[in-house]
Amino acid sequence: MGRGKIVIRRIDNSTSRQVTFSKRRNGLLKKAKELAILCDAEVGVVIFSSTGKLHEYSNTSIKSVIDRYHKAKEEQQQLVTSPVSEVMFWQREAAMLKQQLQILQENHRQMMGEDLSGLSVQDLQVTENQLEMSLRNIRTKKDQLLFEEIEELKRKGNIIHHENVELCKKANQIREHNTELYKQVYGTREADSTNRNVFLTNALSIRDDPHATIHLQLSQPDQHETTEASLQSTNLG
Amino acid sequence: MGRGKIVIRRIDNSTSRQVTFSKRRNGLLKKAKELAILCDAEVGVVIFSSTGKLHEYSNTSIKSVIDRYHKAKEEQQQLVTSPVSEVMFWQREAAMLKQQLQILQENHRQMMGEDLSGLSVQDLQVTENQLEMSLRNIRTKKDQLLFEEIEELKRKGNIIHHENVELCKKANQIREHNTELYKQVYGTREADSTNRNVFLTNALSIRDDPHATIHLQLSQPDQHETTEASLQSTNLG
DNA sequence: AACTATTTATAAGA
DNA sequence: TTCTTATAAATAGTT
Repeated sequence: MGRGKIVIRRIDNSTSRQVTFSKRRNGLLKKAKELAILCDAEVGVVIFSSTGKLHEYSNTSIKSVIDRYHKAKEEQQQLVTSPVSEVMFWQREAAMLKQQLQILQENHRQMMGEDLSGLSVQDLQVTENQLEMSLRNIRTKKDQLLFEEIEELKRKGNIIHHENVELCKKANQIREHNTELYKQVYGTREADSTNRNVFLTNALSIRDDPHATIHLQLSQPDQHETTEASLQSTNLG
Repeated sequence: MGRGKIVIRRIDNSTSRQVTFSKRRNGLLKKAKELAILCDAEVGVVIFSSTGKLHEYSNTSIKSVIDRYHKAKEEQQQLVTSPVSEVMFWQREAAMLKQQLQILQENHRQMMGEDLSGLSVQDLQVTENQLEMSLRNIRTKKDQLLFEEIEELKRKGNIIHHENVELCKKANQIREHNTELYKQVYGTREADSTNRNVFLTNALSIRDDPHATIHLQLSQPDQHETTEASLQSTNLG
């Protein structure tokens, strides 16, 4: 795969050997990655260049690969029992958890609508029913949360409104008091003065309902577009 | 580098995943060999297939590579991290897996519409969208399966129909032949006999289309009853 | 580091 | 699994 065919033999020229090493090392690591992803495998690659430099790749970790390697080798060599050491216990624990994880991951993928191959119509129906129930639960919960938010806002609004009413009363009392003081100081002869403070003449008031016009519409009826249209009525003739 | 371009993503179909694994594993090991020879490097490759089977390559030996790897790593970091005993390793491994499992279980419960406490409206919306997409996928797949079943039945039906037509022709030929024989034996004087075998007088026939009246309705439009009615329009006043 | 003519790997199909 | 073949990808030699 190049300008010319080569034989697989040590490259004598040091420079081209290093260049080729760099290119092919990248190629090898890329291939290793792809294999791990495509085929869901655990892969570890360790390379020491001729100059002694270390290069490595693993989709998990080299340590994990090495440990698993040793374990696999042990099993290959001796099927004989070892006493139940603490190591064994944790190994089993990890193996069990890994298995649970895989099952759950598979289930999760199917719930997400991926990897549906190998499922029967009945399986699919079960999953579909689960998803529909989940959707109903989700929507109910969402509506409930929104409703609670609204209730909270209404409550806060009422408190503020009440506070405003109280403030308004107090302010009016002060205004009336001021009017009394004003009269005591100036009498009634300047009652039509344009210079008078508006707060002394205009009683404060607030709207009776601060949010009477707020309307909310929740849970818009969505269209639930599905594949219902397809295959609606299939004539076998 | 094949009949078509592919994206590097886990292959869902188990069979093709295994086939691809086999091919690409061979490719990777070949490349590793070539790199080692061409560039005078020490290479080790360890692969665990998704079924847990071990595959390995090294131009020296995996043990040598691992030893050299450990040595190089020690040099890289002079025992900075903890002296990981084997027990510790598996404890950590188990803890990590347990954590992953919990996260996935939590996610799964939420996907199933359980344990929705602690989720914001936005979280719920995201989950709702995921579920809707999953439902579409599921329904599409189901319809596809049903459609395939129908196609299969139609094909079988056509074959049987065709066989019937052929049988009918043969039977009629035999009937005509028998009529001839009958004439030769009895002449035409008993042509109106009520005793004659019906098979000699009535030609066999079959309906032209054996299943013209079969109709199927797939993917019933469901109601998607939710809580849409509730909270439809909430007046805060 | 790019380029590109070739070789090689491999996806899809039997 | 193995074979075939069209096509994608890697890379040897060159600039």
